Amino acid sequence: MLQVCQTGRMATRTSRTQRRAEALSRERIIDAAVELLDSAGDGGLTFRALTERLATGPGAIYWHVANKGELLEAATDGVITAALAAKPAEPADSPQDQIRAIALGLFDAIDRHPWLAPQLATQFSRKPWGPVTPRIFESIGRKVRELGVPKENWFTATSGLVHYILGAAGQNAANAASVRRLRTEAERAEFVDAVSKAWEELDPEEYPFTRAVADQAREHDDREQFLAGIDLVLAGITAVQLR
Amino acid sequence: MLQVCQTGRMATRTSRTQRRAEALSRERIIDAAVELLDSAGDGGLTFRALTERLATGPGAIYWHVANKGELLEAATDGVITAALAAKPAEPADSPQDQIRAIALGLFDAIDRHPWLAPQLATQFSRKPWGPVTPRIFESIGRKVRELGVPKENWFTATSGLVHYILGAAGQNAANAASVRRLRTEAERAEFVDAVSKAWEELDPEEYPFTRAVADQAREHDDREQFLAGIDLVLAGITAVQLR
DNA sequence: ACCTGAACACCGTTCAAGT
DNA sequence: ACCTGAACACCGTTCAAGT
Repeated sequence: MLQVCQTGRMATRTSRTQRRAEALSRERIIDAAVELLDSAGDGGLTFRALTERLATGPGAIYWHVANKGELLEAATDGVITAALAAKPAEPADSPQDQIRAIALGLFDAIDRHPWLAPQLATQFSRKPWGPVTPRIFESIGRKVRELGVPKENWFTATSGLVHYILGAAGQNAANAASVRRLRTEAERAEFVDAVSKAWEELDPEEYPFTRAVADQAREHDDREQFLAGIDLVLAGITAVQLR
Repeated sequence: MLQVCQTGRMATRTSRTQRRAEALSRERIIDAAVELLDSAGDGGLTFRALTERLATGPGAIYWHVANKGELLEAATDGVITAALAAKPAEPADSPQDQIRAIALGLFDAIDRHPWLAPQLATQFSRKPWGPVTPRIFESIGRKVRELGVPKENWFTATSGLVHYILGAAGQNAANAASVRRLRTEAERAEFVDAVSKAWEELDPEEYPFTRAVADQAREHDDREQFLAGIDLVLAGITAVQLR
């Protein structure tokens, strides 16, 4: 904690006046916010921590950014935009494969930035007119159109995919990130078992299904499982189309 | 704001000592928390507001509840449990219809308590070993089993449904709740158009698909659209099964 | 135009003290 | 065992003042 703050301060302090005249900008602030969120988690983004890292006062930040909500929004938007801009594997791929590629890109982004999961949920439900929702919707929707889905099903098919992707990526990736953070092999194995163990210890009368499925939850590979879900929704889109 | 606090205080103040000796309990605290969240939104749950409404000090609350996180968890769990306990329409219904009924129950719960949406996302991604995740998973999973899905697909099928339900319900219901809160017919119509209008005003070069779909987003009925998505995932489950 | 930093109102949580 | 309420550390935000 202390270490992080000190390094940040030293890194931006080398020469005082000159470097700062051009240093502080909306972009620099957003970058620092993302770094803070990545290293210290959801509660790590603080105006105190931000001012320390950028070697300014809160007033300076408020000159470039309206408030904390806008900052969080901009951080989310930046990371998602970068994730969506990553090149698709092959332009000649089938639309299905391109959808899988976009989905995996979002999966990995949430994996690297676990704070994205609740943030995306908030923005999707509270601010669908913000920049993030249309960006994701558009990139998936284009591929849905290429799939040959009839126009009246575009909206349903696209939001089905988007909801699944964000929901599943959020759940799986946050788990994976927690696992990765653990040091020893033993710690890691312990955590991987934790969820399915907790599920196996549920009341057999109340939770027969969840218990029966607990071993599947343990053995599955996160990415593989995620893609299986994508294929499920894709199959549904095709099936509904044929009716 | 002032109004809310004062009413709350007066309501719990009628007779002072006697009523309180048995009044304060974990359950009463959780109920008060839900009321606060419902009436004042996500930021409305405060230990200050809670103490005022319950006519106690913060220490008394901390005797029954570990911290704010636990309180939020308990509030979420209570509301979700109630939503899942609602009777299914007809026991003779097909598994598909029963899944639709459960899904609509969750949809309506999120509709009545919009703060559930980000809260569920957080609990699904951060605390899948908590009580809420297995509860939802179990009730959907049982019906998936009744659908005749082979065991190796149980996990994929169930999490596909659950992710879609929570994602779509969160988005649609929060919007609907905002709409309902508006007073005049004009205000309401304005809000309903707001999202699709914002989407129609997007850059035609960057957002051709989203723009093309904006009118569908405006005209759709929320519940109908939600059920169409459920059917999409159900169709996928059936289709994958047949392969 | 851009930045400083003290100050404000408010938050979750603790804890010695009471009953 | 259960409750009180003052106190603590910390938060987002403002604003008069500087350059």
